Amino acid sequence: MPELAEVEYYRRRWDCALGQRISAVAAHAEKRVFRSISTRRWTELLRGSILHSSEARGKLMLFRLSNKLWLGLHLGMTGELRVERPDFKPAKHDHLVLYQNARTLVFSDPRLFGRIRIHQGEVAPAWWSSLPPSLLSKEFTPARMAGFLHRHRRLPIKATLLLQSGFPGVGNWMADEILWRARVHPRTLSGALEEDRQRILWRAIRLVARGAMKHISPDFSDPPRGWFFNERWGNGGKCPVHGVALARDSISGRTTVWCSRCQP
DNA sequence: CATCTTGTTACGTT
DNA sequence: AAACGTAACAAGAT
Repeated sequence: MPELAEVEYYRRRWDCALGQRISAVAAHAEKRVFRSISTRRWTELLRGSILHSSEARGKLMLFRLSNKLWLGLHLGMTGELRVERPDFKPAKHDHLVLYQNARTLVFSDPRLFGRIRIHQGEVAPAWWSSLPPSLLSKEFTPARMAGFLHRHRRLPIKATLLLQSGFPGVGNWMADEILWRARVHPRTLSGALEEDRQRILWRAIRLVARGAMKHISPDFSDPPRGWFFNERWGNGGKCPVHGVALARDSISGRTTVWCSRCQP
């Protein structure tokens, strides 16, 4: 589920725990979500550490702790963060559980596509520092986007939008929302977009990213009426502009929904 | 039972 | 060498 704004929503859920010590750790250490962790004893490192702050970039989250510890989280397809009572007992999919005096922090992920990383050092880990600029930052410019589209000029634009190295945080529904607003057919090759169409696409990316952050991150509400988002799941979706039945097909292995009238 | 899934990555091919 | 297509990962929903 989690794309840009949903990741931000889950990150904020643990805000209540900042400044507080982790008193105990429970983990399903053999699960795939821990595949990036090399050190044994990592649960001992976390136990006793204080959770200082957190940040989300794209679909990744980084938590800074005392003792020069950093906790990286990716929610994959089905991951989520929750806050439970102090006496919480982990269930089947609750793979990382951090106990504090007043609450319990839970990372759960049924499909195990998520990823948990631990890093120890003065500064944030390299995988974090080398992330591409956020879609809402000054560094995400039309020129940068143009270069990325050119590098992937033989790839359908739908697939290019899903590349996290160019469009961090964009997932399947955001990509469809962006293309519908930019009136670009999802199969269009990335290199075939004229400069003016690229500019429209860039603006749609900013609008969708900003709107998603505004409407979804505070409380996981759906975007307002008129968003493509509200029509693209299940069959029977209608274009918010024309009421025309939406087209649906698999593009680069991902289900894609579009309006054949808006996006010729 | 078959098919689907809001994500990434390994691997073989172009 | 870089980019591309596809299968694989895993488990639940329909």
